Amino acid sequence: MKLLTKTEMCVSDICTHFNMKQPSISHHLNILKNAQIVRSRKEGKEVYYSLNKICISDCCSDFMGNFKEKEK
Amino acid sequence: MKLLTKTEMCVSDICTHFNMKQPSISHHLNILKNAQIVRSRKEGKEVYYSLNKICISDCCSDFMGNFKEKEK
DNA sequence: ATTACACATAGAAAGTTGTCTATATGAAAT
DNA sequence: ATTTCATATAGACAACTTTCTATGTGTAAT
Repeated sequence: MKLLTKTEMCVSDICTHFNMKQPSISHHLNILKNAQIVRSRKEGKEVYYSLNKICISDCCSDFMGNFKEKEK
Repeated sequence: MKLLTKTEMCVSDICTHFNMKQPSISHHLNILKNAQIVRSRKEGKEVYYSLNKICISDCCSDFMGNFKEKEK
């Protein structure tokens, strides 16, 4: 997730970064995509993944809301 | 975590709530304590656990910071 | 001192997740 | 049409997590 904060990346670039095999990375990306944390865009042979920042931000705000001190 | 937002609770109360055995609950609480997500307070035979709300809130803010859109 | 209670710790078993290899699919280049 | 390349899918295996039972430890009540 953090890797994608700066720019979108294609699968093989992400593989290189983590030094992991391509199917492992695809698997993780698929999970993140199902959770709507990332989006994907196909361009020729490559698939570019990018962060859905709004989703993360909203989700995190909601979560944090549970732990706010109550105002009196 | 959410259960403890309203009030501190002792181990056996938490067990009842989740319908899980006491050692399982103790195990989870120990993990949360190591992560400084909860604190504990001993009172007679009971141990009361409470949320460390500041920790959660700070941690979540930090996390969210990674995903803010850059201002130009 | 003994017993009862609340919780912690240890260790085993089952369930889940993460990684890999092998293979399939689909696009681009020849 | 064939080949090559980037990615996806399937399935196996190992690592990690979650839960349990059994047992240990410390406090309170008798």
